[in-house]
Amino acid sequence: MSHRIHIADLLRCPTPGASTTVHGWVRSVRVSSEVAFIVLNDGSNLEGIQVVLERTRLPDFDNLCRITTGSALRVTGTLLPSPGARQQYELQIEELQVVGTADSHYPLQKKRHSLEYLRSIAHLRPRTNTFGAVFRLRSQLAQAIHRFFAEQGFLYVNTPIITASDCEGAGELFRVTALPPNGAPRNEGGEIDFYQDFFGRKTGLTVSGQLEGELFAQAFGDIYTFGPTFRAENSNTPRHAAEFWMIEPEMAFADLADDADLAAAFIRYLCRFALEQCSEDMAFFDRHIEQGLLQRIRSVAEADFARIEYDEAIRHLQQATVSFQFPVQWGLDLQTEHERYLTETVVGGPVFVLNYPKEIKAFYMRQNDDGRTVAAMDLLVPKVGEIIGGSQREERLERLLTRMQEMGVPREPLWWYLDSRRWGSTPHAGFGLGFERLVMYLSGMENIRDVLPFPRTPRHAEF
RNA sequence: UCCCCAGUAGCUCAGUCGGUAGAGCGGGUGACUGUUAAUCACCAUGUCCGUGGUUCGAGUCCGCGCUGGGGAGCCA
Repeated sequence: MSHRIHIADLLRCPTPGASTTVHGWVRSVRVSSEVAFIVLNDGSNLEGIQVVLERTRLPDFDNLCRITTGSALRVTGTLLPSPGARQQYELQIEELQVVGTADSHYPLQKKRHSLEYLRSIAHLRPRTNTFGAVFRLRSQLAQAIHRFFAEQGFLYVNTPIITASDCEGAGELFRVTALPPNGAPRNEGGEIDFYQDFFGRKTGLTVSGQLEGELFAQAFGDIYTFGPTFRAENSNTPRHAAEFWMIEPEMAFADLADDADLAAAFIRYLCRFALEQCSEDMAFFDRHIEQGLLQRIRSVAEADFARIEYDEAIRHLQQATVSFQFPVQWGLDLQTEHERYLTETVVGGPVFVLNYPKEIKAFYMRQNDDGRTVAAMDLLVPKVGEIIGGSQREERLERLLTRMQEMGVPREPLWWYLDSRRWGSTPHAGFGLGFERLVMYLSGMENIRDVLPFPRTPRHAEF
């Protein structure tokens, strides 16, 4: 297999006059009597490369001009400065081979399609400008996330995808079973007997890697997970999917302030990374997906991240001159409209809201001395509201047990989690970030189904 | 799961008061000496989502269903 040159690399380090071979798919064909232009794209960049066919150089010119949108080509030619205005270089063709043809039924036309239509042809949409940009950004961001944590000395841990703990309260589990759908063995009470199932117990797909992540933090100090996560909720919104990817760092010997420091550094790093390393695609998003995107991301990359207490946030909202659809009252959770008001109007930039009422937060969050709040934090950013949610964890065994009892969380299935508080427990903290929501935030795409390669949502698992 | 909106050509959509459907793009054919979603001319587009009903007559009105979108809840 010969080494294939990516078009992006070719254009990044051009050698004018050199003979070059590239491979890719036809985006556009423009034919005149003496010259024809084919825009070839191999996914490595947005623009692709313009290849030029001249009648005088190609005996087969008329036949080659019949090449259609969508065909796969292998072309050899000379890289030359382009006389055209829209590209610096172009490829003057000497040899052209059609690797795979595409007939006129090829669903992607040389025109703008709706995102809804492209969703129905998810197997072909990566060949469009928009989805090319989305999935290049997604790939680059995934690698940047690993680089960020690697630079900070974090250990990457793969927490289990199949789990037996369904008591995390984070949503409905998908069941994992090897029992036959009909005629599953029953126990004396008539219920399905999971003791006879593959794992000898009731299992499901993970809804969060946090609890296991905490265990690794108690051995390696700083860790993160980055993996698939599943929720069987019947949510039909632009922000929910049944299968998504989540990033969950966890730090031992750390408190809520350390947690916020990490989250701020993380978001700033990723904003800067996208602007600097994905500039062509980001400029495309700014032009075609969300006008003002670059300015929005730049301002976050350069911002000081403000910190306010939940109490303070409630007071701001109660004094607001605008009217909200949902009530504002101490003890109630913040709705998206409240979050956006805080970050967009009150602060005018990213803001952490700290220390929420314990009643609206999870059992594992550290109880504050005031007896009514826990050390939780949400990072709010303009346009979307909450983008990161985290907390300092309750490291004191007795306090944790009391809270679990109050909230009706059974302790027996979590014996291993509780053990981490029994021996060498440390103050520790972490947060969770939905990867797709990050990609949406940085690209301006407004539907989670358009930043997942093959989205899984209620009634949709076709591709 | 609840509320709202939509479904007409390959795609995006128009279709008036109920009288058997139209545009742009795309496709085909031809023209054009360098195009940039090329341009110009000509040609062909159809289970009007499905189903039941009202009516002399339904793309149009009504019921049910399916699909898509938006909002809510849940959350990442």
